[in-house]
Amino acid sequence: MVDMELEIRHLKLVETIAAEGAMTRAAARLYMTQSALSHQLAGLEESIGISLFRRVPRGMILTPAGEKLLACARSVLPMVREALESVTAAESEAQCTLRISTECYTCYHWLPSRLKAFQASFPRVEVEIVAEATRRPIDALLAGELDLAIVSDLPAQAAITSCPLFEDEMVAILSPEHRLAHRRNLSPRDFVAERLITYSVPLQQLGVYRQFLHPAGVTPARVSRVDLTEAIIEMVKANLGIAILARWAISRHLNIATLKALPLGRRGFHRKWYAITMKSRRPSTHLRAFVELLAERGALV
DNA sequence: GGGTTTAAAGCACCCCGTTG
DNA sequence: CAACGGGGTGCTTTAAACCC
Repeated sequence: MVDMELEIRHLKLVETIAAEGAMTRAAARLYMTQSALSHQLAGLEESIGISLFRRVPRGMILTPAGEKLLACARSVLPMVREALESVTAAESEAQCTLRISTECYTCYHWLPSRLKAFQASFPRVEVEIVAEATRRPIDALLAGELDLAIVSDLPAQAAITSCPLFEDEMVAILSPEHRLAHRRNLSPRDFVAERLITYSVPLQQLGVYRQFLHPAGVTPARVSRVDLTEAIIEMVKANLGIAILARWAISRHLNIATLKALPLGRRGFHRKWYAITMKSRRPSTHLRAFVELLAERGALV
């Protein structure tokens, strides 16, 4: 080590050791081994001929010279970060789009409020809701058309990572006039003679069918397919059949006089939602922040 | 056992002369 | 001129020693 100049990493090193008060913790924060950090510090101290920390039994204490360098680090490092940001901002502008999609249209009822909270922290990130990918979000994700898919059944795919978000409950909704309206809950058998009003996807794609009706050997007598949640609700109100929707999706329609919601089975039918991202692509900070935001909101009512 | 330093060894990189 | 390889350098890690 012939000559050494003061480098940015040295400022970071001083800042981190001072903040942590010990080498080991500082090294962990800087993603290096303690020994390597010790070498760096020793090298710096040796090259300038001044010790920056006093080694004491329980850690590291700044010397007056160290204090001066720390003050310098605190004024320089923010500028360095800012400089780096200003350079990379334009470059990453294109990648500052978050493309997301979900499994069903009704999700878009609660998504906007989450988006609003997200935009408060990341005003420059453009969030694009890829409506075309609804109903096939995983395929779209795999095809690189999405950054994030929000789904309620976990696909067995090696190329993706999932993060559990929250749970919701699927309930049967029916007209108060319906012959089953007085029940506390509905069992799969109750659907044998019924008309099920659902979105226009094959039954096999419906989690409720796969996990609730089908295991009991039940297929509804008739199935009507309607794509608009509002239309489904209107049909139910007119007592044309039973629909199964998320409780949160219909909560604002729940007026005892026009609509009843019954749990499926004794314990109700609960779905887990997951945020799915590609394993191969390192998630950006805003993508991670968005997933965390979704997860921390907890169960939807 | 918590912490740091010291010693030894591996690894990546660069320089530079040689070779075809 | 490009490819190859030896030598040197600096950084990191592991392991052991050391201190309280």
